[in-house]
Order: sequence, then C-alpha cells, then structure tokens
Amino acid sequence: MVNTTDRLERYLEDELGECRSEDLEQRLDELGALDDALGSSQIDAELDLLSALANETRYTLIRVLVAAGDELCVCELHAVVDITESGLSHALSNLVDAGLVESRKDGRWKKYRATNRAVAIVTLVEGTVE
Amino acid sequence: MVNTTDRLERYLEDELGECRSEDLEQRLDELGALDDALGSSQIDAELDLLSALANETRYTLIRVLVAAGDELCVCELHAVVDITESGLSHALSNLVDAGLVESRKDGRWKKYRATNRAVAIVTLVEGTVE
DNA sequence: GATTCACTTGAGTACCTCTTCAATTATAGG
DNA sequence: CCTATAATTGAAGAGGTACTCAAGTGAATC
Repeated sequence: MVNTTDRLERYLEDELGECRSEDLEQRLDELGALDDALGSSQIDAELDLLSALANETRYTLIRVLVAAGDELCVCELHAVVDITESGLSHALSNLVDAGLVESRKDGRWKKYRATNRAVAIVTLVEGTVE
Repeated sequence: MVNTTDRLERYLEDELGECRSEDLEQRLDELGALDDALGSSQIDAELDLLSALANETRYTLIRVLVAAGDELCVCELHAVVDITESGLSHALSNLVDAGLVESRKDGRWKKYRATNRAVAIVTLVEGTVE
C-alpha cells in the first residue's frame, strides 16, 4: 500500500513548486491543528447531540416540543408519532440523554419540555434548510 | 389493543375537569398543527442534513473544512481521517448531497469547501455543547 | 393492599449505514 | 496512444440502531 502522505507530498510540490520534507510536515501539522481545535470529548458530545436529532421519530418529537413552547404529556406526544408506547419512551429517553428535553413527573403523568439547546438548534436547522 | 387516544382523553379530563369528544378532537388538531407547521419535504431535507452530520468521519471533515475557511484538496482531507480513499470519497459525496460542502475540479486535483450552511450549523453546535 | 393506569426497561430482531474491495472514469505527461 | 495518478462508483459484508414485545415500576383509586 502506498503511504497516505505520498499524494499530499505530490500535491504540495504541485502547489509550491517544490516540496521538502519540512513543507510536508508543516502542512500535516496545520491540518492536525484544524482537527484538534476542540477536545475529543466535546466532539463526542456534539456527535451524540447530532445522532439524537438524526431520526425521524425523535426529530418529530423535538420539533413538536419546540413548537409547543411548553411541556407536553407523554400521552400527547404519542398522538403525533406512529410508534408503540415503548418505542416512544425509548425515543424520549434518548433525547433526555442528549440534553434536548427535560422531564418532570406530575402525579401519574409525565411531562416533557424542550431545552434551550433544542430550541436553538431546531430553529437554526429549520431556518437553514430551504 | 387500546385506542391510542384513550389515554389522552383521560389526561384532558384530568386537566380540564371534563372532556367532551370536542375537547379531544380540538387537542388532536392542535397537536397535528404543531407537527404540520413545516412541509414534509422540508422535514425530509432537514433529516438528510442532520443524518449527514451525525457521523464521526463526515463531522470531522466539515469541522476541518469550516475551520480552514478555505478549500482543501481530497489528499489533504485524507490526512485528517482514518479511512480508505474510497470511504473518503463516499463521505464527501454524502456531504455534497446534504448541501454542506461544494466541490471544484482543479486539474487532476479536486477541492472541497464548506458551504455557508455548514459554517452556520457547525458554529452553533460547537457553541451549544459544553 | 389490590388493582388500574402511565410509563419505563431489557431482550431480541429486522433493517439500515458505514466502510472496504474491486473496478472505473478522468486528467496529465511521456 | 500508453501509462501513471487522482478520485469516484457499485457491490457486499460487518456492525450498529431503532423498533417491538414482554415484563417491571411507581403512583392513584378503590
């Protein structure tokens, strides 16, 4: 197998006219710096957040919660998604883990509300697409 | 199986003191309105966008492209992700489809650049988490 | 305290997604 | 043209995710 950096070396030679090994190393450092700007634990957290959003059921639930601007009961949320009670509970649990919704027990009912984080992201995504 | 709306009916009875069938229908309409505020094709587009972001390889690529604030060659991007050339190409193709990057051919090299949409979302997500 | 009701949890499974391999296109240079 | 290089495409398999079913928890009502 060809070394991964061979092609980059030829590319830099093309761009710079020449490419000493220092040039290659400098470019690799620069690229590494772009990648490492954030800690890996933060990137994991961001990916968890995005993964939680990237599902039709869960995205429908937060969109509705954000649009409601208020807490909704599980039984109300059940009316907007075509899924079993169990599946709904799993989905809401996933959203809680991602910090997108908060829950509160009220007697025998349980109510969910979108967090500020959810409002910010859903608003941006809705505004950004189309 | 119990009708899906039975529980909602009891909940409304709990909240309102009573629940006529009109009350139930009105609440179902309200919930439907929260869900239907956007067209389904836009929601599909939003889900495509979020799905494209919710993958370590692809998210790394856009983070780097956004941080670079400039176009980068495929061979440069290859230096920041641990994946085959083929996998990288698939990932970039996916990002193009989602409207997160644009590409330009330059001789035998191909260069990719983050779109405004990508900048907006990555900036928000990075700012929102932690 | 037994029962009903609202919701959650865990296990199992079908499906989808990511990655790789192999083959292909496209450009540059001899 | 013929070869080498840069990157893409399609097929296929491993792995992960999102459901469902069955069982469990906890609060209210009798």
